[in-house]
Formats: sequence, structure tokens, C-alpha cells
Amino acid sequence: MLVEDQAMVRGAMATLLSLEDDIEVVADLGSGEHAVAEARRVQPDVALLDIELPGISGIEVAAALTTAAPSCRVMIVTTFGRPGYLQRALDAGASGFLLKDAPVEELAVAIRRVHAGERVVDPELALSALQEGHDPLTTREHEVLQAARDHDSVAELARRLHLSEGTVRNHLSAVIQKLGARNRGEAVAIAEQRGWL
Amino acid sequence: MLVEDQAMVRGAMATLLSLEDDIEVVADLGSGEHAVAEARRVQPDVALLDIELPGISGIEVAAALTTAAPSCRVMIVTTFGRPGYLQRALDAGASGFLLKDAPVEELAVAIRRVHAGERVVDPELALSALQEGHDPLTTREHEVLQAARDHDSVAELARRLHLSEGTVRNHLSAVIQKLGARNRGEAVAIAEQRGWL
DNA sequence: ATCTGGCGATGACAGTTGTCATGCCCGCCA
DNA sequence: TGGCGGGCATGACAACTGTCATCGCCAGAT
Repeated sequence: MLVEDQAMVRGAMATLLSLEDDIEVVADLGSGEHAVAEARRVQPDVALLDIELPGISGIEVAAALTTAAPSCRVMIVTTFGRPGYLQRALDAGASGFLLKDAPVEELAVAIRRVHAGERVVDPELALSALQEGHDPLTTREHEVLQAARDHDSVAELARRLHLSEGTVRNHLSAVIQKLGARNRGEAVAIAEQRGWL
Repeated sequence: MLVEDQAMVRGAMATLLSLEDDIEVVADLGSGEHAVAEARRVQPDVALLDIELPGISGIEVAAALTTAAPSCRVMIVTTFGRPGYLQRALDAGASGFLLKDAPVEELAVAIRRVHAGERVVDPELALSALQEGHDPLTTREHEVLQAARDHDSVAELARRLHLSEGTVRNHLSAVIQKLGARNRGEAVAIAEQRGWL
């Protein structure tokens, strides 16, 4: 099963994989919601999931599949090698993590290995995931930083989160410290770049 | 000729296109610099260019091809339907503009039409490009906004651009007004989203 | 029983940001 | 020749932002 929002990429990968004798694309979907529903029906052997999807993310799909299609092995195929993504993907039960930067030839190989029960993870990425350490933000700090993404003022953030302005500022200040940023915008950028948002 | 930085997508598209009887992939590259050099040697009939590339952008490649491979028709194939991208692509001499959201089947069709001398542009995108109007920023405002992307303070921007702090603030203020933003960060986001950066 | 850490809040402070009025210099165009 | 717009600058002002000290509450760990 193939889940990828860009129709053209999805189509190209689908026909590519169909050329392999031992691989059949039983479903290809463009949204996470559809993917979970379809997986429940089809019960595929392997699911290839992009992370950035409209609606629910590939990570969330992976988590949902553990109950919706328990025998289905999950491999994440994504654009960005964000360390936090790898971490969360593995936590969500993924067996493989492949970058779209990798040559196509690796795709079929990786699928077979994942299907056989192996774990397939870019070793370089695994290393940098370890080096980055893990997300140092508390849940509240997360929420505040999330909300800060759309460039609202402190006052608006406070309103949206039902907090005092001072509290919002305190949380943001803490986040900026923890991430070593110089201001709010940079903090958002750093967190995004590490896959913590 | 196929230019796309994500190796896996590039590979998938290459084999896909190779399946067509009347299409041959004479070169596939992952960077704009290599693409221009290769095009000069190979002189392909059609070039498919992604916009977001490491180093020089697909738009710049398109412009370079008008002299490096004058007989080559250019089609942009990109993820984002930013109105400004379309505008600039056409200005740079592109004959086609296709989104990766489009179904694969359209790809070969579009290539043939572009090769035949037609223009191929998503009509919906063309419309929204007209509605957005064009980039209202002066060159200087552009530069300042560009520099502001990496979350520097006004003082640092001023240093980098060899301007007074007040001048930088004035330019930023003007940009914020023109784009209808509420602050610097939002201004950057709006400009990026419209393809003006 | 105490300590720790997350969460919320306040008040104060310095620093940064966005705005505005105003001025000067240039090049372009009518 | 004058007018207009872009670019650069200054100074002033209000608003916003980031930091810090300090407080209270609560839950989980030692």
C-alpha cells in the first residue's frame, strides 16, 4: 500500500513497483484518513507512508495501523531526514525509514527486507538522531511553540491558549533558552528542522 | 532531460517515462549547475525542471537554457503552485508548468504538447496568479526581506546589508504594510507562500 | 516527609520592533 | 523644469518581546 499526497510521485512509484515481479501495489492513497480505512479492508503486507500529508500525518497513520492492520509492516518514505521524525516513526511502530534522496533501486530492496521482518534505517540518520538528543520541550512548551508558528502576538497566543500573557512569554522564553535560539522565530525554525513540531 | 533533486522521485519518473515509446530520458540530474552543463552537451528536446533545487533554482536553469540549449523546450514540474513561481517561470522562458499534484498520466501528455510547441499551464493556477497581482516589493525591500528570513535582529540585518538600522526598519515596515502582514515573520511567510522570495 | 519539576501567574526591566514625520539625494519621465 | 518614486537616513514614540525574580499549586519520586 502506497500513501503519498503528490499524485504524480505516487503514480510514478506505483508503476515502478508494479514492474517488480514479487511486488503488487494493492492500494495507493493520497490522504492519511483514507489510508487507514483502506488498510483495514485490504490488510496489505507492507505500507509505504509519507510523513507530510494533508490531515493526519504519516506518523499518526503508522500508529493507527498497529491496530487497524496488525500484520502490516510500515515503512516511512519521506523527504526530510529530521531526527525527530525517525524517533517518532519508530515509536509509532515503523520498521523502516527511507529518504526520498535515496536511489530508487533501494526502494524495492528495502520493501523486501521490511517484509521479511528486518528493520531498515539509514544508519547516518540514526546517528544524527542520537546526537541531537531528544525533544527537551515540555508538553505545554510544545503547545505554545506550535501556536507561535502562525506569527501571532503574545496577546493573541494568550487568548487562544487561555493563558495569561506573562505565562506565554515565560514559556516562550524557556523554549528559546532550551533550543539556543535568539528569538521566537528562530526557535520555531529550529524545532521544525529537528522534527519536534 | 530530467532535473529533480530527490533521487528516488527522479528515478521513478525516469523509468516511468522510459516506458513511453516516443520518449527517451537522455539525462537525469540532481542539481541545476550540472543540468545546465549537461544540456549544453546533450541538447535535449525537452527539459523537465523542478524549482526547489540545491544551488541554483529551476527558474534560473530555465533562463540559462535559453542560451545553453536554445532549441530545448522547458517544462517546470514542481510541488508548490505559488503564483509567483508561474509568473517567473514564464518570464524565464518556460513553455509548461505542471504540479506534482497532477496525475502521472498527464506528464507524458504534457511533454508531447510542449514538444509540439504548445504552452501547457494549469488554468486554475494561471487564474490565481492573475488574481494575486504581481510582486509589489521594490528590489531593496526584496533584499531586506530575504535577509530577514533567518531570524536576525535589525542590528544584524543592518550590518549585513551595510545600511542604517533605521533604514532597515523603514523597509521592513513598508513590506509589512504592502503585504498586509502583522509583523516581520508573517511578511516573510506571505511572500514565500506567493512565490515572491 | 521532603524534594523536584511542570504549570500558571505577577510585576518589573531592558531591549527590540513597527510606525511616523521629515529630510536629502538621485534618476526618470512628462 | 518640475514632479514622482526609490533609496537612505534621523529621531521620536508606542507597542511588543525576552528575561528575571518570585510566588503558589500540584503530582510523582526518594
